[in-house]
Amino acid sequence: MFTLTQLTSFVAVAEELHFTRAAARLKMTQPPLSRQIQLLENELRVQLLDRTNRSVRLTPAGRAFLTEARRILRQSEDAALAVRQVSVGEAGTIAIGFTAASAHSMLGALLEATREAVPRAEIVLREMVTRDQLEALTEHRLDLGLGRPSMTGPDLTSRPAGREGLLAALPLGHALAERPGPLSVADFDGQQLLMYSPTEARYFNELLISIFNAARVAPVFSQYLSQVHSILALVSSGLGVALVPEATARLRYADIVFKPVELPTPEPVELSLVWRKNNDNPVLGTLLEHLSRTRGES
Amino acid sequence: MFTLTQLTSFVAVAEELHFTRAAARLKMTQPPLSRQIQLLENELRVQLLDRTNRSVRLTPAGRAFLTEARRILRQSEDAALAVRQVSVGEAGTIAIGFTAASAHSMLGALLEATREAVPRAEIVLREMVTRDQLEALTEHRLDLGLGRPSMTGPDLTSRPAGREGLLAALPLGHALAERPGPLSVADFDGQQLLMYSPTEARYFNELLISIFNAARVAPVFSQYLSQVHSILALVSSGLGVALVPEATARLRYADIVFKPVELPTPEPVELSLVWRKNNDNPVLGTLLEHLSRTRGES
DNA sequence: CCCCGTGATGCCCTTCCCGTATCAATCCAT
DNA sequence: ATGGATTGATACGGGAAGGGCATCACGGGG
Repeated sequence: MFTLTQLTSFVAVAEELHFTRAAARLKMTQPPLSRQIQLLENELRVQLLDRTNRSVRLTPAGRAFLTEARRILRQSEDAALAVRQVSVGEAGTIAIGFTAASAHSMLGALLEATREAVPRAEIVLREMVTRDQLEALTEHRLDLGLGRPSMTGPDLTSRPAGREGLLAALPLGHALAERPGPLSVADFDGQQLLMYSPTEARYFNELLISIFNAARVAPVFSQYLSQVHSILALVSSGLGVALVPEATARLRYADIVFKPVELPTPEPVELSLVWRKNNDNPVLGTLLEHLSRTRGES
Repeated sequence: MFTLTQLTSFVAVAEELHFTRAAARLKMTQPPLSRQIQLLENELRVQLLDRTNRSVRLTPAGRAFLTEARRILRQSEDAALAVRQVSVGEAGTIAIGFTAASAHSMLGALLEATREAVPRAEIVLREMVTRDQLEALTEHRLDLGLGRPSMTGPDLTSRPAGREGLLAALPLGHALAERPGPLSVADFDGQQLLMYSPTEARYFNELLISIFNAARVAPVFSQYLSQVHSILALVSSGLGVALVPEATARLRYADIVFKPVELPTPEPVELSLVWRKNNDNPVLGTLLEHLSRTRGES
């Protein structure tokens, strides 16, 4: 295979049509330049230049190869520049995981921030529950996770990404739905409550349990579910009441009434960003820096 | 700038994710391969591979660069193949000059033959009078000319490309136009004849003069013109009669009647192909070979 | 705890490549 | 016509680059 040096040599000679001048342009002397061209021609087994002692002219093959040579050289330079951009986080790819619930609250803002911080980055989104996000993070399949706070492994770092409130989701016609004014935790005593799975949706499970324990209130946990969607579907069918993150109320389910609930903590649901301590994706670095900067301002 | 060797080294390592195996694939030992990667990384000032003693992994920058590296290598191979095709005349560009008149007779067949002989060649067509074609040929601006036979310089070769007849072009209502049957050369005696320029259209000028001299006939040369188009335009305006190549009769001018003329030589108008003896365009070589082969068959 | 696997490093030698000097061919001018 | 100038090719010497061998450093597994 020919070398890039041979290509630059050839392009210089083809443009100058003069070995000595081309050599000067390449900051070398004429003899090695002649040899570079010879090597290239031998390598290709094609004569690229017709040269006599008085004139240098491109052959048709040389003319064709000149175009190719220029393209290869340009692409090489572009590749060098592009890879440097990627390495400093000005371009590249970032894989972001998110939970279904977070999609309704924080994800939009996060994507906007990403596009602001790294306009030329390609964003790959993957929906997965928080637990899977952590696994994907350690296995380098994800650069950033947006999910519920949880045990972060030793290699992972996290930071809060925002909080939101809980709303009661009540079937149309339910006694609590008819009553005016906000609900209290005590109102859930004895109610059929659609509960989050202690494994798949551990964060919400523990959150609700702690709320009810603190208020010494005991709903009936009729079903354990992992997805907010499923819970709302059952509420809509009248199978019970539920507590869901505020943002999901935007979903406008049929036959569901959302009502505020008075809680000891007004916005008890947390979202957090998780990433590897040992971050090897510069795009992530740029994004995190941007986030802390803009957060600092507001 | 990095070298192509470094790119192939990097691609091999990136695909194997294992230096020793990659080295084996490249038919070299592991140490120099390690150094090639180091050189590439230093050159780019970017870390492409995360390597510990137990694992090799691409960094995001490395992933981005892998794509670029593969493309550059593929293009280099393609360029080598393409230039070889051009050099043996299987592809490339051929510049063909033609006279306006020849466009109506032989040019179509010539183009068809070119496409048959070298399907992948790009054909550049330039209309110019024969004299300009010869100049363009010696200056390498043209590979092949299709025009009237003429003095070919010492560097040029030519061969006949076909012959055709002459037709009388007569204004509608002209005495000769009304008369039934073919004309004879003698009929032109004393006629206002639109004549070809002795410089710009020397071939036709000399052809007609020799025909009239041989028949001892003397028309009146009212105008000297270089283009058949111009002559026909004047005939159409009733300014005289003319003798034009058969093929141009296809042009269907308004108010012109074409009639055959009895000549000593039935098809006195010759066309010829001209090219440089010292032909440096392989496409032309392939085309000429194809022409003599098919001509040989027919 | 030792051994195996793997990438990095040190060292040597070959090869490649540049620069200087020179040659060969051609054009131009006297 | 002949000599000088121009220009690409060639010869040769020295230094740098690059590959192979031996070895080191480090981490994982039996």
